[in-house]
Amino acid sequence: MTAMETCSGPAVSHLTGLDMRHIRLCPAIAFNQIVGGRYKLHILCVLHRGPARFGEIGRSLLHGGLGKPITPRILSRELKELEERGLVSRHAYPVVPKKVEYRLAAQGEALLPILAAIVRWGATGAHEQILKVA
Amino acid sequence: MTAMETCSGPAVSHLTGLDMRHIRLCPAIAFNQIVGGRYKLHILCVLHRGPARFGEIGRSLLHGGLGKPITPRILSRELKELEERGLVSRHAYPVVPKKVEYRLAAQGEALLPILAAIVRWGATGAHEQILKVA
DNA sequence: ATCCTTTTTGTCCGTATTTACGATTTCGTA
DNA sequence: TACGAAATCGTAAATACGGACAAAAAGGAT
Repeated sequence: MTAMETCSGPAVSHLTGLDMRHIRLCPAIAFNQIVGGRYKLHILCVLHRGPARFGEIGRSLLHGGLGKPITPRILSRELKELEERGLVSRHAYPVVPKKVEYRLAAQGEALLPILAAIVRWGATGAHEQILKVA
Repeated sequence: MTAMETCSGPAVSHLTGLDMRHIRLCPAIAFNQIVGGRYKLHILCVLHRGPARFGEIGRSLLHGGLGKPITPRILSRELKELEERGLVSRHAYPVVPKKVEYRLAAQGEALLPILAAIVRWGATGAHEQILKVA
C-alpha cells in the first residue's frame, strides 16, 4: 500500500510494467465513463473497419446484438457524444438525400488495441459461456 | 458485407486476424453486459494484484475513483454478480469477526489482457485528456 | 447485558438512461 | 403539389441503476 497508487496498482503496474505515477484517474473507471452505456463500444466496433453512414451504423448494430434495434434518437445522441470526445469524426456531404459519414478519429483509433483484446477474448467463446448464449 | 458477420467484422476479424465464424454474440456487447456498470471493472482491477477482503475492496475503490465511496449494499451486489458469472471466487473463513476473501476466478483471469490494454491506454494519458481531468 | 467488528441483505426512493413518437430539414421525384 | 429518403432533435413515458438506511448474524470484549 503505497501512498500514491491508482486502481491499476502501485507506481509501476503489475499488469503492464508501465510507470503510472503521472496518472490520476483509474483507466478502468475512465474507460467506463467514455465508452460505457449500451451502444458506444459497439459503435466503435462497427466503425473500426471503415467509415459508415448513420443508417448503416444503426442497421449494423443489429448484427451480433441482442435483437432490439437502436432508435435513431439514441444513435444520434451516442454519435454526438463520441464526436464531442474526439472518438469519431463526422463528415456531412451536401447531397440529397442528406449523407453523413462517421469514422474513427484519433482518440477512437487509440482504443483499437483494447477492442482487439476484447475480440480475442470473444474468439475463445468465453463471453457466450458466461452469458450462456450457447 | 457477408451474410454471417459479427460486429467485429466478417468471418475473419480485421482487428485480430482470428476466425470469428463460430461466434454469435458481439464480444463488445457481451463485455458491456458482463463488466458494465460503475464498479465491476474497477473491482477486477483491484483484485488483479491479489485476493482482497470485502472491506478492503470497498476502500480500494476510492483510489483513482471519482471521490464517492461505494456503499456496502452495492459492493455486495456487484460481488455476487461477478461470482455468479465465474469472474471472482469467494472464500469465507469461519472466524469472528467474519472474514471473506475474494479473488479472481478463471473467467476473471481471462479478462486480464483486456485490463492490461486499458491500462496501457491509460498510461498515455488519453483518458484524462478526453475527460479533461488535467 | 451491551457493544463491537465484518459482511450481507431487504426495502424504498431518486436519478440517469433508454424508448416511443412525432416534428423538422432538404431537395429530388412522381 | 404532394411525397420520399436521410439525419436530427424535442418531449414525455418507461425502465434500469445506483444510493440511503436499517437490520441481521456471530461470537469476543467490556
